[in-house]
Amino acid sequence: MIAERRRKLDELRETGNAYPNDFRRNALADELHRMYGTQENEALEELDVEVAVAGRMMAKRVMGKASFIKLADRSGQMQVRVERDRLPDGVYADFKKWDVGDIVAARGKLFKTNTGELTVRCDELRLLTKSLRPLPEKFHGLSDQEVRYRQRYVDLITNESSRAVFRTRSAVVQYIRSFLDAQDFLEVETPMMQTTPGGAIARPFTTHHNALDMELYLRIAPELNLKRLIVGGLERVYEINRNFRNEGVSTQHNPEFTMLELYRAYATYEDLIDMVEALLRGMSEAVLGSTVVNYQGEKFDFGEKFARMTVEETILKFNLELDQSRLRDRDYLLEVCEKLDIPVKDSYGPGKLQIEIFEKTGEENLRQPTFVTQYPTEVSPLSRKNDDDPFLTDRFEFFIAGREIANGFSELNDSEDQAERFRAQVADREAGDDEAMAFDHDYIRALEYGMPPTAGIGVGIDRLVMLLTDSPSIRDVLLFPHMRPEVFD
RNA sequence: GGGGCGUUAGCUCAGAGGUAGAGCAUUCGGCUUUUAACCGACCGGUCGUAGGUUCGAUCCCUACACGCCCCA
Repeated sequence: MIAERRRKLDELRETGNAYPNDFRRNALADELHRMYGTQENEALEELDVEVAVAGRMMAKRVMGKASFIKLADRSGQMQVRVERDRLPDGVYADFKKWDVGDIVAARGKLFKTNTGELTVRCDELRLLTKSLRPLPEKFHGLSDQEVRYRQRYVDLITNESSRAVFRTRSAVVQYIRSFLDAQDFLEVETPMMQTTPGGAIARPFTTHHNALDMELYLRIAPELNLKRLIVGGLERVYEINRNFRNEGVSTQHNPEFTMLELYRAYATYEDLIDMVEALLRGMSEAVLGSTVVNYQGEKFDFGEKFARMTVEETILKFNLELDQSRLRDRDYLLEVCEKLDIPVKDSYGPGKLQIEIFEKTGEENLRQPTFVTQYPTEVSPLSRKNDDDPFLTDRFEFFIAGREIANGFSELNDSEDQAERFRAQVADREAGDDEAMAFDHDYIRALEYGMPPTAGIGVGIDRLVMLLTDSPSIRDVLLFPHMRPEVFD
């Protein structure tokens, strides 16, 4: 079939420029439907509107000496009526050889068909680009997941729902920018390649700089750099960009993913909880036109106040038999982990054990929007300790549909405490935990200049977009999700 | 890493231990208001790959590859 179309392309090459680029479009389908869609045919003929449209030919219905075709542009589709006797000699005969999938341009007057569809009756018809490969079947479209991900261009040609997902994604990011810009935040870009990966607990990707002959890491988070900017006095900064984590691939995880990280001086984690709530409420209204989000059969109302509970409250809620008074007792927690079939390491203290229990029994049950607060210091090496209870930090994570969407805290700005936390991380690393953080000397030096009291947060953009587009897999919201390399033979 | 499901024409999918099927698309013919246009004819395949069982395997078995889902 491709050979057949190559033959047609060869004919085009022989008769002139097979890839012309001198046609000027002056209208999009959607704007024509909006402006003229409600007019009666008689009024339209009276108005005598000539338009030049172009796009991919998605349907071709030939009826002898006249045809209807559908042209798809970025806004939508426009029907064109092609009549042999309105076109110069030979054009209609050529047109009959064109294929669905070709890029076609038409110029003519608007009218309405008997069934009331706005249509261009064309006086000029041109083939702008020959398509050599056939499109998927017109009714079912492209449904093979693998091809949808690997050949996203075909998916986008065929599936309006896929195009809609990426328009929504763009709207989400745009909304975040306008929301933060309105609050005088500065958008910044910090390095993707770092000599010391930090700011999160994860395995990094390694790369090599030839000229300097040194190892570099793709960042796992921008956190430490952004807080350096707070030290520098920028006070309100954010970055929307990629992080890279060398971990498994799943419906929730892609090796590179997009995070919003923001830092706000003179704020606490509670201020950011309020901010996240306002951000999500405004976002769903702006993007979906409603505060109600339907996700995979569940309903979430962003118009209602989100629930708040502490880590320990969450553990107790989903493990009713546990002894409230022994939740920080390491031996007791070890017993509980054993019962729950949670693998543990000798290095785990009560804080880490709590989090293991929380993740095993609590996380997936957090369906409705919930802020979980008061994370153990042991698992929060960059968070400020709670003033009254040093076992805990002033930290929260935001959950919805059983998934973590955001993680924020009042920042640790005591350089000596931070140095101590780094040392604990280094000890973990030496004990074999290759996700533990390295000691970042420059970051300590920055804190020694004085970082104002600050709160910061990271929001997973991909998961947010999944939620707002009702997508079951992170791959549905990434234009080019990570795949094993394809074998061409 | 473990488990389940899948891989058949360009696309969407049937199918059975004995010559490989449909619709759409392609090709040819017809048709000047179609809407998954319609009518007629033709064309289209290493049944994911490699082994094994069998007189015979695309079908049964094993391994592998790739994908999707679930679990860790």
